[in-house]
Amino acid sequence: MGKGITSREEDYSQWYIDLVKKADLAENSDVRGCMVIKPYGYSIWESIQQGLDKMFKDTGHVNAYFPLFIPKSFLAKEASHVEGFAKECAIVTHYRLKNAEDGSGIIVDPDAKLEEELIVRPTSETVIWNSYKKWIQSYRDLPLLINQWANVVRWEMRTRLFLRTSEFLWQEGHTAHATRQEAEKETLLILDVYADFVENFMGVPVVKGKKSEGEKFPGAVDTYCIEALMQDGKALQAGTSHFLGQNFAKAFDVQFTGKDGKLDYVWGTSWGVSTRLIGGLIMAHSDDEGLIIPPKLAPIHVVIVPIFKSDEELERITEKVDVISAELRRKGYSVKYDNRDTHKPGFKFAEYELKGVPIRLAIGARDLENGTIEMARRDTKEKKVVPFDEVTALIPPLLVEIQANIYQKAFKFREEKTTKVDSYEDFKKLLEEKGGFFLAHWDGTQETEAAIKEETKATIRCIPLDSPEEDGKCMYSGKPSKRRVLFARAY
RNA sequence: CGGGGCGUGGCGCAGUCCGGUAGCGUACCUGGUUUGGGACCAGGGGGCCGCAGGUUCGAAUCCUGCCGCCCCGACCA
Repeated sequence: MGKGITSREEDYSQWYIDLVKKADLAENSDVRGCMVIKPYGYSIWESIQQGLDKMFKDTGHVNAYFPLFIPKSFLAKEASHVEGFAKECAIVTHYRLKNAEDGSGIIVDPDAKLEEELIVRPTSETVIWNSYKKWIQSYRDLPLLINQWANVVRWEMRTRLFLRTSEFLWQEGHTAHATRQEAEKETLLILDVYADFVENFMGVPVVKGKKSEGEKFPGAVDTYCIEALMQDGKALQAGTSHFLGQNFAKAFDVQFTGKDGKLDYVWGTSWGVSTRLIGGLIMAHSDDEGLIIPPKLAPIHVVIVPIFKSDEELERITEKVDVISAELRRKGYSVKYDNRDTHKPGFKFAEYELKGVPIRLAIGARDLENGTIEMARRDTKEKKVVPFDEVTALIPPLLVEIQANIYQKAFKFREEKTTKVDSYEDFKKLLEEKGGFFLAHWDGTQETEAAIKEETKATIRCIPLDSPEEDGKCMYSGKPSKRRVLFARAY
């Protein structure tokens, strides 16, 4: 086990916190509920942004930016929406500070009260639809396919680094369409983009599905999601895509004239993923030695550690290393040469394992003599000595293999942890003993869903899109059911 | 917001019951020896003990109030 890292077996959530802090991804800020994302962690977020941003652009979306502040009246326009967020909003009430008369410090100037309070956005549907009203007159203005990268604030009672913080970073897409079909298609298109990204970049397999009435986004007609399974058997919602129907168009009076000259409300979607993905990435792959980051998101692909006894030896090693790092960089890989003489090689090995660098090369005097270099992969811990001249050719396919292996491992784990159950007794028993995903029949009522949640803490993660029609009986009520839904305890 | 725990050099902790002016590990700095899986030796710097009152000759320690953090629950991406 890594030094100072709690093992997963001993305490999974402490293990997670240890990794985030020790691998230098993030730390708790002195600002309650907020985190500082450190350079190494932010670099992962930048890779996520780059990957997703390209996919959004490739599917016709463009980026824009809307205000952080939302007038209270905007939020109030869509009833279920306000209700959904009311309990966790930060509110700006004043716009000026002043020195206290008694010299006790700086106070809020009571004379500088805002006429209308501003809400720090918990999400931007309302400000954005307020703009869309001005932008949309005709079917020719549609569709409107806009995304924004932003921060949002939800006043959380209990926070966990990356998984739940009061302020977090995300992207939120907001689109407007002329027809219901088109908006529904967009909702599912984005769901596919998310699933593609999470599986192929993050190496985390997901279940695509639809949320139950009880779990959907306030203000949406339908909420779709991708659900991932963490190593402790709990589910993590990794992304959501909402079909908003005409709810926001009606709330903000966004109408357009169709080809037929008739006036109609616009159809909308919204969708988002957040820095929470980083939490999922950690919990899906990493081990007791530290992070395991898939190559496609790794801030550093290859780290090179020289093993030397003298300056002269280091110079000879550096000369050789410069050749391969230049070549790897030319091919587009991120390479770090750690030639510090203040730490021993063993220390560096442990450090880069902790940080999840996919490939480590080590080269010393022995290798110089033999024309070799040691190549180690983080995911399997496998080490082998290879000819120096071949190493740059070996790395690209190895990175591909590591990416694939990480996914395969997570996929296999999910398969093993996905259980079909037909009785409530089995469900409760296996939920405790085994954890993971459960496919079970449900009568479709909110009452049953709530009762199961109350009794077991497990929720319906989604109604999987690919689940086949199958006659069965609800495991709780015994009423007829047409298909199985996905249950799990969740983050 | 309810229940529990904790605030002491950067980090992790001991000392608090039983008051006497702060210690350990680690990290840090300097010098030397080391370097193929988290080096060693020697020397050195750093803390008004969460904050504010009170008791006392004297408070990290006792009393009162406040603040913050962590864990468990309810709510949530």
